[in-house]
Amino acid sequence: MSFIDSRLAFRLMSTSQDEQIQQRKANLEALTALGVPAYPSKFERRDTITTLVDAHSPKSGEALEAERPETVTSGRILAMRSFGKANFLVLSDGRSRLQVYIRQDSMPDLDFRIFKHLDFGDWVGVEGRLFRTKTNELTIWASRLHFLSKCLLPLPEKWHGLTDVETRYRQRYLDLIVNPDSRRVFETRSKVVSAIRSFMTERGYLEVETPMMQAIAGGALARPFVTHHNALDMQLYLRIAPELYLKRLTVGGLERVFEINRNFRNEGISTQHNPEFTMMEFYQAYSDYQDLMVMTEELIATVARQATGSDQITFGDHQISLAAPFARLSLREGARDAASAKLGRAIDPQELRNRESAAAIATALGIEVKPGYGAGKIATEIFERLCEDRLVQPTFVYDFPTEVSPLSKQRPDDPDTVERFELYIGGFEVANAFSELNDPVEQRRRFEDQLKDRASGDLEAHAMDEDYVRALEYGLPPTAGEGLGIDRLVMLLTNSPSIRDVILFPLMRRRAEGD
RNA sequence: GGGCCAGUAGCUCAAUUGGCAGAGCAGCAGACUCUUAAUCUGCGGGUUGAAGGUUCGAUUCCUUCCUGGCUCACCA
Repeated sequence: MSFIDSRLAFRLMSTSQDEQIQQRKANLEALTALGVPAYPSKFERRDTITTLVDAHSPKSGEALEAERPETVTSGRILAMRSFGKANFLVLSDGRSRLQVYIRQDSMPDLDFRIFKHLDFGDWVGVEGRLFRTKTNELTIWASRLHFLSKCLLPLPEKWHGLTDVETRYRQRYLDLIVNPDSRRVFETRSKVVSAIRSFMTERGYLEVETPMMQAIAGGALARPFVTHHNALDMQLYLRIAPELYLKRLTVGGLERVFEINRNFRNEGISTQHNPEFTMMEFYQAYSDYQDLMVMTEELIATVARQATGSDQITFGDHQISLAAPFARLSLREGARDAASAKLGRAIDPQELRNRESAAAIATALGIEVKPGYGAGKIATEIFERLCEDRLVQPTFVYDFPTEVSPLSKQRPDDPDTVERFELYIGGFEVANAFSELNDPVEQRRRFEDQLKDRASGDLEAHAMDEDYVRALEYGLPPTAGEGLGIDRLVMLLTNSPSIRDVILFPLMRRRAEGD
């Protein structure tokens, strides 16, 4: 440790913590003095704690006495209780916990001396047989004890655990050690991803990976992160969406593709937004947005059942049914009904189609109308402001204004409206889908509209992507596509109020020193 | 970025109008042959987020800053 490091350590560490570290180091040195390797390279365990608990929990004490099952297992010490000659450890493999009974006359002298130098948090291996104590607790009667690794820092307390959210996010390993619920959230997240993956592959979708670093950040309306490639001396963006690449693949004849991966958007952070977040995006030829509504209902309900065992969930104060079918609500009708109720007068559908009257309604509702807003954008603003957080039960909001959907196909009977829906659950957006615009001439016109917004200062407006237009010129079959927010779906399925609770290492501000 | 709230021992939390900074768990020493938040006895542990200010005296009041939470704005 350098001079500067030790000064830093001195400043960051209180005496209490430093004392406990010194005591733990002393225990490690005592083990070394006994000839015990401080950090052995391997331990051959026969069973995990979880398999032991699962296999033997149903058995009575008598049954275990008859069977006398032997095991070799390992874990982290989460509790120690000593009674002179009778000692107990609680071992955890991260998922399950199992008690170990330690007594001097049941194991080699060296092993018992190892036990004397163990600390709360150490990793150990145990050999022994399973039995039940007088209080009927499934326990390993240890015949051997092996030291595996040291915990040098004091762990959070066993009863209250770790509740400080900042520490839970910054030092997720501590959260996982002491909060079993946190572990469960991430196990559910893993199940959600595998359930989605099998749902898609079973239906003939090909899983692909497209660039995370893109010269043009397209496929969504958002501000990107900027980076740089040295050898090519090239400015690159972290992708805000994989959309344009996935549709290029559909042009190339991959009729059903999906990708589960990260998107990066350089925007605000909130309980529903992390700068990097995970989306499943998929495209399927010969389909439209109506087909995707049906498929999405099935997907959500199936994934919920596979990941949580039920399609009925509790989210905050709400009971939500994820069973199909979901409600359907036209965006303009929703906006009109909500505005009518709020303003106390019946609004005619045409009023939201006309910029002047729509702007008047928005202003009456206290919603700001910026100069660039057309009637479609205004209607969308009204909807988001008045309706969005009321959509707790799954609801498909459909028929978006063309103005806010530069990549979606127009309805044949209504060029101001596109064939698009967003799925809302729990008051926030979970999915966004549309019939893909495949007319290259119209796509170029939409990009040019976006360029005008860009020129007038809209940093989120879409850039021109000549190669994407060229791909469309080769011909994209009728195709529908969708993006599904994995983090938000996991929030719903784990009853997590913040997106940070379902991301292992959410982005945090850098601390000045140390952690 | 705005508003509100919070930061005290390793962890979870107290501290009266501004008057000696405490408890439980964890740690250390000891007792104890089946406990499970074990119990009992004793002990150690603090730059009260940081810097300044007011005051005889600041965890407490004021200012600025740091970090986090909620919320609004933006967004998915």
